[in-house]
Amino acid sequence: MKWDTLEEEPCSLARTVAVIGDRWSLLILRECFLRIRRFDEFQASLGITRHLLADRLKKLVRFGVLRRIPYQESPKRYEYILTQKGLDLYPIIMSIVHWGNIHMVDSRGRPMLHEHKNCGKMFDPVMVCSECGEPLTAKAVHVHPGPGARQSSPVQAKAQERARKSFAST
Amino acid sequence: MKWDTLEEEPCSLARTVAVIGDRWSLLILRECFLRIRRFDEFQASLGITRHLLADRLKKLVRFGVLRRIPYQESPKRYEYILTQKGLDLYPIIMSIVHWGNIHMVDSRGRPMLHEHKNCGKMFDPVMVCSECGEPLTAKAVHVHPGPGARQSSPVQAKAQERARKSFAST
DNA sequence: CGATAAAGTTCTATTTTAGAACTGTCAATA
DNA sequence: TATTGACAGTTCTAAAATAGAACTTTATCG
Repeated sequence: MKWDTLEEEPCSLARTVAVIGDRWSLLILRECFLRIRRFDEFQASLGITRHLLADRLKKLVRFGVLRRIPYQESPKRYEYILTQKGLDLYPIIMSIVHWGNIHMVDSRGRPMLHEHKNCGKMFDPVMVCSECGEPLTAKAVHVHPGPGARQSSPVQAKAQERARKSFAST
Repeated sequence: MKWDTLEEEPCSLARTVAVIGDRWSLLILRECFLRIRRFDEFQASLGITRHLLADRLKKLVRFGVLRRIPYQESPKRYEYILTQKGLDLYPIIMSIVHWGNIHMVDSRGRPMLHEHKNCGKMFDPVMVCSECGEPLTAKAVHVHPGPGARQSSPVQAKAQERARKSFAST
């Protein structure tokens, strides 16, 4: 695959993977949500090489997820702040953290707890349907091609056919 | 960083990134949720090299996200099915798709639409607080160290200090 | 003046990935 | 019987990405 054109794929997941789908970007964004903002802070707290950090920050700025803002003149220094587009990544981060909390914790328990300021309680994130408010599961969702779709590939059609015939299922 | 020990980091996000944080794994999982199950189907629909596909499938099986199940004898052939642990990745996939729907669509519109079978309507996923049911935003959440935490790094303490003093904020 | 800080850039060695061909087993076809 | 094809990988080499460390630039501090 051509990673440089992934963002043009007719798939919202692939397009998002173009932005956050490498090993470092999500960790960088985690730091952003923990109020890390400066080059050397990212470098020290993540242990990423300076070369890659410079590269990934540039990419995130290019995609409009971070903004590079001067915080002092002479010498000019910059920090990296989440844009609204970046803040909107929060549900992705939270759902990833939540899956890790459920499936990847060791005997010591969760590394972090989250408090909801609105209600004052420790919480877990729950994904619900915007229309009826019920929690979402994979099996309760049916996928339709949208206006930006291309026709489904022969491979997927074949798999769908097999799935229709078979009673065995996940 | 040592990617082979990422799953031991005291951070649920890092541990999850160890499972799904490379360029291919999320795309492979997308196909799983679209009922793709067999080696050649993955290969044909993704254009991934066979070498990497074999490698990633092995990794996902090792982490318990997929199960490798024989679907015929002589010659023995296998297919890859999502486990419950894998099905639990659905909120991650959906939140990624949703972000792409909002921020990465072109003029043609969304490539896919999702129907909730329970209520019969096209929906968007919404992430809410498990305790009060209100939608979650980054600013309304406060983070606490949990039982599995290590003491916060000096870099993060410094950034938090700066954040406390500063009025400028995202 | 020398030391330190921030935000990168440059360099080489190592690792990962891409792209294509190859392997082994069996079933179906000519 | 010989041939073809499907499936699920493995092996190979060239190209690209990454790690780890040193270096650069501008400016302040003691």
